[in-house]
Amino acid sequence: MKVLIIEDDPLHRSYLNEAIRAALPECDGVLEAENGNAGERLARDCKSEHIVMDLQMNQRNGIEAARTIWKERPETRILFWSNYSDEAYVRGISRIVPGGAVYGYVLKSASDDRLKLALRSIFIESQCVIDREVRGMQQKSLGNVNGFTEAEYEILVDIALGLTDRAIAQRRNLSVRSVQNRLQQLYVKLGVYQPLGSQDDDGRFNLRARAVAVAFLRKLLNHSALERAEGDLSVWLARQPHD
Amino acid sequence: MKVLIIEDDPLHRSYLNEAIRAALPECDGVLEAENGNAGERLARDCKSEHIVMDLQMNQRNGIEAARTIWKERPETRILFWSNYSDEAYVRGISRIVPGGAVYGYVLKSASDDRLKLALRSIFIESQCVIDREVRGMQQKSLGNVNGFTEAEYEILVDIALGLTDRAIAQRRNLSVRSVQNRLQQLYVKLGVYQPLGSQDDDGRFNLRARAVAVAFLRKLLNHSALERAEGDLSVWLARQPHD
DNA sequence: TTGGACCCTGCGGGATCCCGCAGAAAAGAT
DNA sequence: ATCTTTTCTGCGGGATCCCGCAGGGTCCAA
Repeated sequence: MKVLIIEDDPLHRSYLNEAIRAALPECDGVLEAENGNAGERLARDCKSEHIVMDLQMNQRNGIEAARTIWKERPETRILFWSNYSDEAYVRGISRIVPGGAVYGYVLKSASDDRLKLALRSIFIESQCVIDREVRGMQQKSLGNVNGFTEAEYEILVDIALGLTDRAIAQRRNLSVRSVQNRLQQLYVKLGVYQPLGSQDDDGRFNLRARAVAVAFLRKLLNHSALERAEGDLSVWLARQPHD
Repeated sequence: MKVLIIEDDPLHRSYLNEAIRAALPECDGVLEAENGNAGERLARDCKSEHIVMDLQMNQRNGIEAARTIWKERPETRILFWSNYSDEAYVRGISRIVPGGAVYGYVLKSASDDRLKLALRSIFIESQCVIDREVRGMQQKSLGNVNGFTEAEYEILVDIALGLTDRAIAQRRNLSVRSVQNRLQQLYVKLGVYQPLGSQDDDGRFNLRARAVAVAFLRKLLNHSALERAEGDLSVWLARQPHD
């Protein structure tokens, strides 16, 4: 059994390496990659099916890497080991995990033992391990209470990219009015909407821009999510006939 | 001489601790704090004038901490030790460094020796040390070529927060039209402006939202900058009479 | 079949944004 | 002091956004 580490921080990399050797005596080889690109390549060449990776790397972030790796070999087991539990990450992952795949998500702030336990659970016992903090996120995020629909999230990303109502309508096959409906819905859920009577700070905020701001502040969006979305957008734009 | 470490990652903290003891034999005490708040408190209580800190921490980010520390004791020497050289960070720091203060900025990806050298330069020789990559950023950022004026950056932040033209005008003591002028200028510099003739993809983008998007993608803005700005904004809002 | 809950859609209007035009004020340059 | 450059400001209009209102679909339960 071989394990692949994808992590750009040398200190964390060597720490992981040690943890893996200690937790998995049956492991007979640890490979290391320091960014998403190298990681994808190594995973392909070495047919590694046990991966531990960071999200948030310079060259190519973890979610991108995971997506292509899982696309090529869906039964790969991946443990995400990250500093943060941004909703953007959690949502990004749940978007790309193949049906029935085994994966895990543990925070770097977790204890030594938790990490080792997670390694064994995922790679040996074939059991998913999600940090409770992340788990909480996930439930709040996907549950209806204060959670965002796929449609709402989608339109949030679209305005964050700077698309107009019309462009969004084209892209999502909707009428302009429907797009605006969804926007209103989004504004309400983000707590940005002023029900018309509040003299308090009426007219101070541009709802569209404000929605993006609070989404970022709440970590519903982050840099890597935006980058990913920008990539998708440019693909769509290229396929689009002018007008 | 005592040195204070402010860094939320335990691995990096202990690595720093070792590096400091090795590089500075004249150092007779190393304190550690794991977030900005604790760091500020320790700096105040122990009158520590030699600090190494990370930017990007959970509780309270490095720039905030540095600002209050420098406000209380401007001659404090701070070495920023960070993963990234986002323009947002560089600009944020150059905004708050007191005149003539000694400070440094080295990336975590730098070699052992570079870090130790920087420690000696700053704490012993009273000499600023800025990583060359960061230096590059700084020049591009402050030089006129493709660099952003204080005014332009300010208005970028304002629209990123979701303020309307009118609110920005109030806040910055300008007419609405002037605000719009600055916005146009910003759009041009961000490469977002369409000179009216381009049938190419006219009307696809909402300039205001698009500007924010590309600013994020270029790391001209990041989460911590937005958080900081949001804080300032709420202070201003509280002082504002309704209407 | 009827009724209700939900989403999509068109219409219309007020508010906001984007920006060309042109004069006034401020800051430098010669 | 005069000229130049830059910035600020008002005016005006077209495009966009925000959203209430109302009609038309789909789906599910009664």
